[in-house]
Formats: sequence, structure tokens, C-alpha cells
Amino acid sequence: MDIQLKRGLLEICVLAAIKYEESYGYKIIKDIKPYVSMSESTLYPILKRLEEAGSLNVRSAEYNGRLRKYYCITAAGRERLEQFAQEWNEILSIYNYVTREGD
Amino acid sequence: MDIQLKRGLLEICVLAAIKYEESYGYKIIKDIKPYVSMSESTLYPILKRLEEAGSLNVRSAEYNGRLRKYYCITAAGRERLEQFAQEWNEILSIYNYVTREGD
DNA sequence: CAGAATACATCGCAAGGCGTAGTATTGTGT
DNA sequence: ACACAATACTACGCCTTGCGATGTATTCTG
Repeated sequence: MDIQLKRGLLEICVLAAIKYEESYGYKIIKDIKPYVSMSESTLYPILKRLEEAGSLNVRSAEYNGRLRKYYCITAAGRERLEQFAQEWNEILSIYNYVTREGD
Repeated sequence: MDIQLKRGLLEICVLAAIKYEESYGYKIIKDIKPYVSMSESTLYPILKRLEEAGSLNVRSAEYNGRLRKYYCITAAGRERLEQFAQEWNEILSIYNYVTREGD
């Protein structure tokens, strides 16, 4: 997909990935890959931004001797997802404009 | 609408604006405003990029003593619009993922 | 006659995606 | 046993791009 089109959808996808259960970096990338692929150097800054925005919480836990950071969505994060659902209408109207027939 | 979400849609909207008849900068902004608003300093670089990409042709003509640049879509530009229609399916699948219920 | 509208152009900031690279551990194939 | 892929996180720096601010010039309107 066009790089530009992905922007704006990336953050929302990350939030959607932890919508129902907490997850960690590597898993998030794999989970959303069927929809949008992103590199680690894209994801981690996004996670940091989402944390600073209060959209998610972080928790460090040991897994197999390795440290893992688990990310959990907050109420603000859920609001953000709902807001996206609102904005979807605007995107739809753009789609209709772009694909309109005749004139 | 979220700035990030607009990206990628802007260029496509500009192409859509000249889909059926040539137009010029100021008019394009007014035409697409109901769908996405963009400033002139955003539009003109986009027009230049689209021209360099061969998606549109430019023609200068005098209108009321003032010079106007008319932009006309090319075959490559139309292909680009069709490509967007293809990518729309990917966007839809992302939307479905983000708004999925249960798990 | 002032101010809004029309019309185009340029500069520079800041945000953000991503390539590249680094570190460290665990699992797998031969 | 050893190489290599996979797992897991972090940091640096390039480059694209939207946009605010600003400039110039003409025409229309109250």
C-alpha cells in the first residue's frame, strides 16, 4: 500500500492490536502484519507516543529470562478508537468523491 | 480530521478534482474543501509532484489579465486513481480489524 | 477607497516512517 | 557443536511532506 496512506492508520492499528488483551512489541508487529506491515523502528516510537498521550500503559515482565514490555490500552485509548470510527465517515465521503462517476 | 489520516488522501483528492475537467489551484482548493481542506502551501507542492510524476499536465493561460495555470489529468493520473480504488480494499480490511468486536 | 477575494510562489519548521545498526537471548537444523 | 533464524528492545539520522507565515499582484465589492 502507498506509504502515505498508511500514516494515520498505523497508530490506530497498534491500539486495535491491544484492544482486547495486552501485547508486546514483537507480537503487535506480527498481529497487524496482515493489515499493515511496519518495522520495529516505526512501532517503538509509536508506542512511546501513545504512552505519552495516555492511550496505553506499559508494564515490564520477565518472560523466559528475557525482559518484555507489555502494553495495555487505557480508557483514553478506547476513546481514540471510537474517534477513529467517527472520522471514518469523513474518509468515506472522500472515497465517494474520488470514485464518483459522471459529473 | 486527524492530520496523519489526511496524508495520502490529499494527492488523490487533487487528482479527483481534475478527473473530469481541467482546473486551477484556487478552484481545486475550494472544490475539495467539503472533503478535505488544505492550504495553498500544501497544494502547490502537490501539483508540482503530480506533474513530475506525469499524473497531470500544466497549461498557462490568461484569464481576466491574470495568469492562470490549468492542470489536466493524464492517463497515468487516471491509473493512479484506479490504483487507489484497489488500495481501498486494504483500507477496508484495516477498518474491519480496528472496529472488530469480540476476539 | 478599503478590504475581501482571486491567484500563484517560496521559505523553513516539525512530525514521522523507516533503513541501518547494535545488543542479547532462545530455538532450530545439520 | 555451531551457525543461523527468531525473539525482543533501543538509538541514530535521512528524507518526505503538511503547513504556517509571508510576499506579490490583480479584480471585485460595499
